[in-house]
Amino acid sequence: MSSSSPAPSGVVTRFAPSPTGFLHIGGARTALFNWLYARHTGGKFLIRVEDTDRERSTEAAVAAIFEGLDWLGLKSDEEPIFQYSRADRHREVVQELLAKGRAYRCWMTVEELEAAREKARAEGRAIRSPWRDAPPPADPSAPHVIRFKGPLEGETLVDDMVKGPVTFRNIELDDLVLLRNDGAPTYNLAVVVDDHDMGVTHVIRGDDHLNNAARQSLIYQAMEWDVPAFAHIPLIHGPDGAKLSKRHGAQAVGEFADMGYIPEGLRNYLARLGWGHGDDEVFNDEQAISWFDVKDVVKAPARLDWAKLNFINSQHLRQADDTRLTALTLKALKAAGTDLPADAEARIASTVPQVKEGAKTILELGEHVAFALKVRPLTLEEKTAKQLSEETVARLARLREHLAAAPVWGVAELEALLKSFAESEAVGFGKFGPPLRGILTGGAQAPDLNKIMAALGRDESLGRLDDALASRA
RNA sequence: GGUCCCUUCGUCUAUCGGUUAGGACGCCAGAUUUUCAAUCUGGAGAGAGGGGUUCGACUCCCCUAGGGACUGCCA
Repeated sequence: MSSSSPAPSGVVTRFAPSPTGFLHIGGARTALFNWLYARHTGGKFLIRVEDTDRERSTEAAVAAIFEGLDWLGLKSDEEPIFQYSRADRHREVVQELLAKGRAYRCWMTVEELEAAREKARAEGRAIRSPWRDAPPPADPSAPHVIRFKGPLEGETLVDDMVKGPVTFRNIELDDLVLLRNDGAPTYNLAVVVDDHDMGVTHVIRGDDHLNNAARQSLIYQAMEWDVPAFAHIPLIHGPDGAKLSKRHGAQAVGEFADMGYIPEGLRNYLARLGWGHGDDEVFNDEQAISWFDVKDVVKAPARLDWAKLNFINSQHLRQADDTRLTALTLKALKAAGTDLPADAEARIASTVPQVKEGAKTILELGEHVAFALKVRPLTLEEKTAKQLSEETVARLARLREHLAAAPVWGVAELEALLKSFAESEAVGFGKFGPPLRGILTGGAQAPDLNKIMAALGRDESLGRLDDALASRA
């Protein structure tokens, strides 16, 4: 037995997206919570694709969802299950329910249903089919659905791990359709059967399903199955408190990736959205796993806050491996169609360590690295040109000799060199810093002079300086 | 309409009957200064409203208001 991993708890969680679009950021957080809880308890995290709606489910959406989950690092512990493939099993359970007298056939037409629904709504009660207790019609083979036969009395308790105990009066719960008139199982039936068959012990999902939990509990009970623990987590809203939509900037996990957020940064931010552990803000997966518990999830919906996401992401960015950041930055620059020199990768690699602390996203890292990607001779800004007085040119020429003679070309050494040079010249940095900066960067945003030179390397730094000096000779 | 859920600084949260209501992001000011950041220091900033219960309520109960979900042969 390993002492570092928790003992198997028997906990099984699952993420069950319906493949009708991309992986939504809210869905991603739901998946993350399921994953964290499974890891925390030493249990299993599963994925089930809810593709029972053949009209709306697409291959592309399935691919997009898995791509998003992979990027976020949330892998299923077992081969993902596709709900549609289990339709026979679902129908089998409906037959059992029928045999137990806990389901019935309903021959209501769409029009009749419409009318009944309107009437029920006006009267403020749940809809009920007249076929619940009526004998079958003359032609029982006519198109019909099979409904669950819910109790008319009593209450159903959903003891939610997040919301607390919630009771529903059974009379308010309508008899949901189990099998459509074409024999296809519906969502509410399929989830129950699949969760049961997959051994799911904890259903952690969006709180838009809280009402369904009561109806689903009834099906579990009718089948004499153990009802899983439910945890209904609030949805994520946009910065304005409204349901997250396109106008808020992004919804899909892929969009966050394109904007330069890194997986561990988004995971950290998402975990903090609707869940907290004391004063801890920036943490890694190991910490999140050891601290996370569904019962600590906040009840109220949270708003997406770009500023905080940026901060969290920046904290993870500075801890990330330089080689990885280099690759990501190069990829982002290419994707943006930026003109790059042949040795771009090497230039980025030497610059990333000098600028990573100031960047919030990979995209920003790309901007911060831009000065190093410029190809000699750089075009000097007018401002810089004006600063190159005879005196300054002479001073920079003297600095050039110091730089050329520097025994070690490193950030700390260069900082000391610049400092002692200023002292030996008896002037402040202001006398040569700004023009030198302009010469080395061509006006692009850049870090401290010593870091600029460390990033560029001795040859490139002296080369850029020589270019400028020569132009003033 | 009905059922259900939610409500602490601008935002994310801590508090689990007794705190000057804490932290983080953001914001403001100062420090630093060779640009922009980053960094450091300081500051402003909250219990939706009204009733109870209690010696004492952000915390428990009720009402109101506001927000949200569901009310599909979608998931």
